[in-house]
Order: sequence, then C-alpha cells, then structure tokens
Amino acid sequence: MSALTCQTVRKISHMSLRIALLGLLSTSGPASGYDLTKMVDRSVSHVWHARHSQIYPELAKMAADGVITVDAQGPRGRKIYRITESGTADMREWLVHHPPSTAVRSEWALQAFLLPVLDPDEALGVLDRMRQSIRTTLAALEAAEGDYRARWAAKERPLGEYAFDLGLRHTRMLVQWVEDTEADVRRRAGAGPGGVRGTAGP
Amino acid sequence: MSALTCQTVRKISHMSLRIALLGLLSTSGPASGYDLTKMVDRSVSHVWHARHSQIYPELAKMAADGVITVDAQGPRGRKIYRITESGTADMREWLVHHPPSTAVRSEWALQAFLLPVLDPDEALGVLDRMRQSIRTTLAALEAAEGDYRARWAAKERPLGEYAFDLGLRHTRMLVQWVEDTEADVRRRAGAGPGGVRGTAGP
DNA sequence: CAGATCATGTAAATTGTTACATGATTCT
DNA sequence: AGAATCATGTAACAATTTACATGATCTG
Repeated sequence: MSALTCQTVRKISHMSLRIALLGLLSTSGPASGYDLTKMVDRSVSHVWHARHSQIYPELAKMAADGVITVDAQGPRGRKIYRITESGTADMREWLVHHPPSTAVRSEWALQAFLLPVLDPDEALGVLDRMRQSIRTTLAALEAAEGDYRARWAAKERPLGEYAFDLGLRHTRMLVQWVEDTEADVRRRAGAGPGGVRGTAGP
Repeated sequence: MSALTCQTVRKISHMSLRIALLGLLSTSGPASGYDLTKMVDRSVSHVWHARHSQIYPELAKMAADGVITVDAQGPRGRKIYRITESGTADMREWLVHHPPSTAVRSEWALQAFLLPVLDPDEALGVLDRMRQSIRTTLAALEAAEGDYRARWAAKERPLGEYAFDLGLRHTRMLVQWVEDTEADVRRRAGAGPGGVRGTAGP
C-alpha cells in the first residue's frame, strides 16, 4: 500500500480545499465541478470557503495526482469526477493524523480586538452592526436546522451534522458576546475608567 | 479630509494585516518590524495570524502608501515606524464601516465536518486528540487571564481585552462541543443507526 | 427568441507559507 | 571566543480573490 501511494505521500499537511472536495465526493458520489461548487456553497463553505475559480483548477490537479478520476463526460465538456481509493486514503489519513492548524484569521475577531481604540459611541455603533449581522446568521441557521433534521430523517445523511452543531453553538456564543460587550462598553462609558471587566458570568 | 486621503481611499476592504499593524502601532507608539512581529505573536495572532516574512514587506508597502512613516533609524538598519494621521483614519474607517467578512477557513471545523465519514472508533480517536489540544489551549488562556488582569490593573490597557474574552468563550464552547460530540458518537455506536441528535441541551 | 442560469474555464493580482540568507549584539 | 538571540530581509512557491470570457441549455 505504501508502495502504491508513495507518490501522494508528499505534503498532505495543508491542502484543505482538496480534503474538503474529497469529503464531498466520498459521500455524494460522482459529481462535476459545478455540482461540487454548489455543494461547497451549501455546506462546507461554513467551515472552508472556496470559489469556483479555485475549485476547477484544484479538481484538475487532483485528477493529475490520481486522487480522483474522470468518471464520465457530460454535454458541454462537463466532467464527472469520482474519488479513487488513493483519494479516500489521503482524506482519511489527513482526518486521522493531521493535527488541525489553530491559525486563525477572522475579520470579526480583529474588529473585536481593535474595539478599544474607538470612543464608546463609535464602539457601540460597530457592536450594533455586529449584533444585527449575527442575529441574521442565527436566524438562518435556526431555520436551516429544521430542514437539516428533515433531511436526516429522510436518510439523506448529509455530511457535516457535527459541524452544523458547531456553527450553531459558535453563532449563539457570538450573540452572547456582542450583548455582554455592548453592556460593558455602556457601563464603562457611564462610569468613566473603571476596573477590570469580568470575562464570563458564573 | 477626503481630498487629503483620496490616494488611500482605494480598496480598504481587505488588507486586514495592515489594519492589525495599524492598530498595534496606534496603541503601542512607534515600533520596529521586529517589535511588531513580537507584538503580533503575543496578541493579534489569536485573531489574525502573520509571520515576520509577511510583516516586513507589508510595512514597506505601508510606508510607501503613507499610512506609516519611518520615525527613526536604529543600529542595524532598524527602522522605527510611527502611524500617520492618514493611517489612523484608514484604520478607523475600516473598523467603523467595513462589514467583517464572514468567510471562514478553519481546519478544526473542517475535521468536524468530515467526522461522519469515519467509523465511530476512528472518530473517537480524532475527538480525543481534539479534546486534549483544546484543553491545553484553555489552560493557557486561563493562565493568561490573571496576567491580563494584572496588566490592566497596572494601567497598561493592552489592546484586545474584548478579543481575549471572545477567545476564552470560543475555547470553552469548543471544549463543550468536543465532549458532547464524543458522547453522541458513543451513544450512536452503541445503539446503531438512531434518530436525529439534539444540537444543544437546555 | 430573449433572458435566466447552467457550466466551465483562464489571467492577473494579492496574500500567505516555507525556506534561505546574513550580519549585529549580548551573554557566559 | 562561541552560543544564543536579536534583527532584517528575500525568493520561491502555494493559496485565494477578482475579474474576465465564453458558450450551452432551458423557460416563457
């Protein structure tokens, strides 16, 4: 097995887009670039965002590396890709052995980070925008939750139920953070320079 | 003002690294590339990760764009940068008017997403690794919390108190998610294909 | 048949990573 | 003097975004 896959042993380390696509192909069955783009938009993009202009070239590279093959050709150059055994092995290897990078890059959190440079009223403006935005997201997720359970009940077994749960928890945490932070900014604005803020209620 | 800054009105949209550096310079006062690299490592990197090899060229571009200036030159080509008025304006503009991108790219969440492709015992292995890793992170954050409060009490007013709180909440949420997910995987493994899992306890 | 959308791609620019390279200063 | 670390950069490559480009198929 190691002899057969030695070409693909290279750097499995990053290339998370590849892994995401392999994951989708492994549960959905054969699919085209267009199909995968839509699948990504509807599901994985909540955890790993990608555009079609990145997906098409990546699929070509994946086929060249043998982790997927062209299963069939449709009408207008439409290529249907299927995951290979080597692809399945790569994906499982990454999942089981790759310690996920903790490197974060979140504009949301960056704005939180920089909030103290603003005057209280400006900060409250930013927080207000955040609150509206995150409440919209929460509403969308809660609406999707019913749909999700229906698909589950219909035995569709969509990938990503745990990630969906994680997203929901994350969103609820953000709503709470925004509200607590707003309250804190207000309290301080009223009280002048005060003591240290509590970071979490009991 | 708009006439003065028209050159920098360009695309403030992304360039978050630039904003992060401007934020640090605006509270720390003048600093060198090396200083900023260390500051990034100790603080913003929890929110926006960057290496020195990206920071040095970015500082050069920022100086060329006039958002920072070389304030002084130290011994070995050490350049001390200072934020300009235009830089302050850009940073505030981004903070107040740029709706933060919600695009996520998290290897952690991607592994969560793909968890269902694994057998229960493999999934439990992955979750176990996650639990250990996240508990370590939580311990580090909780240790840093005391330090943080001390610095606050000493009037250092380090940037990022709200982001620190956000990070702590995020980490606690992850610990809870890992534990609940482990329990769920175990429950299902024992019970065979079951119903839909509850996404959050009351 | 016109407009929507399906469907696939490429090009250029930006952003980020890894590795390489180098010399100065401080500590023992 | 030798080791550690301070300090600054560059080069090559990989990942990502934005914009451009094009033609097919379906719907009313």
